[in-house]
Amino acid sequence: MEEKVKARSVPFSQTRSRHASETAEDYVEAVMELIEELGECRVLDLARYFNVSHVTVSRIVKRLHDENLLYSQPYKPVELTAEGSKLAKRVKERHEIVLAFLIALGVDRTNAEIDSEGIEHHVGSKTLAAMKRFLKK
Amino acid sequence: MEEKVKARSVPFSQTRSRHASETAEDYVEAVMELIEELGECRVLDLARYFNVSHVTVSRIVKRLHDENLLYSQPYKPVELTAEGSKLAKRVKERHEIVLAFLIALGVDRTNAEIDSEGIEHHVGSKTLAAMKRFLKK
DNA sequence: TACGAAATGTAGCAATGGCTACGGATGATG
DNA sequence: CATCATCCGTAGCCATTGCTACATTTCGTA
Repeated sequence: MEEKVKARSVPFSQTRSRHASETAEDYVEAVMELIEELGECRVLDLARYFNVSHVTVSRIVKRLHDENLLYSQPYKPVELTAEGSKLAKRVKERHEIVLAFLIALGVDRTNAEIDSEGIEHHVGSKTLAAMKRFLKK
Repeated sequence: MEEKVKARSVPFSQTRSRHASETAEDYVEAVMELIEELGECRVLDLARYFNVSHVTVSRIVKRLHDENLLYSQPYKPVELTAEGSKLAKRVKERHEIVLAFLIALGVDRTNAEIDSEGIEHHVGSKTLAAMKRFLKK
C-alpha cells in the first residue's frame, strides 16, 4: 500500500565483523602504546589496559595472530607484525586527531579522552579530513 | 621494575553491555522512526531497516521487551513503552545534532549520515554541548 | 637446583547478535 | 470459508567477548 522503508545508508548488517575490527584496532594500538611505554607488551599488560581478564586477552591475541596483525608465542611478549604496525600507526594518528579535535572544539580533556576512544572507530576519511581542516584554523 | 600502565580512563571492561546498550538505542530510535513513517512498526520493517534477518530482530525485540523499552505481543506490531519513548527521543535528538554538526563541519551529507550513525553512541553530554555551541555560530 | 609466585594457557559457561530451516499464525482474496 | 502468501516464532548452529576455575610454564631467589 505504501513506500517501503529504505534500508539505512550504512547497513547494520555486519555488526559483528565491525565489532571485531574495532577490537583489532584497539588491540594493535594498545600493543604499540605498551611497547613504547614498557619496552614490551605482555598479555597481562593488555588485560590491565583494557580492564578485562587475561583469558579474554589471550583469546583475542590468538585471533589477531591468526589474522597476521600480531606475533605471539606461548608465554612470550606480544609483538606487532608489519601489517599490525601499519594499522596501529593509522589508528593512533586518527585517534590523536579526534582527540585534538574534541579539545579544540571546547571539550575538557577528560571527556575528550573518553569520547574519542569510542568515536575514533566511526570516523571516515571525509570526517577525518574535516577535523583536520578545523584544527588548522 | 617500572611503573605500571594505568588503565584507560574509559574502561573497555563492559564492551558487551555497551554494545547491548547501543543496540537498544538503535532499536528504539528505529521503532519511533518507522511508526512515524509507516504508522506501525512490524518485525520485518525492522529487519529491512537494519538489513538483518527477522530472527535477529525478533530476539532483540524480546530482550528489549523484557527491559521495558518495547511493548510487543506475538504477531503484533512493536510499540514503545513510556521508557522506550523517552530514550528514543533523547537518542533521536542527539543523532540529529551529531548529523547537523558533521554537515556544519563540512562533511558531505552522505558521509555525515554514515558516520553519525556510528559516532552518536559515543558522544557524551559535554561533547554534545560543544557540538551545540558550534552549531549556534 | 629447587621452590614458589607470577604469568599464561585451557576448559567450559553465559550473553549477544548473526544465520538457515522449518512450522504456526494472520489476513486478504477467490 | 478455504486457501495461500506473508509474517512471525522456535530450534539450533556459529562467532565474539566476557567470566571463573584449574593447569602449566617461567623465572627470580633462597
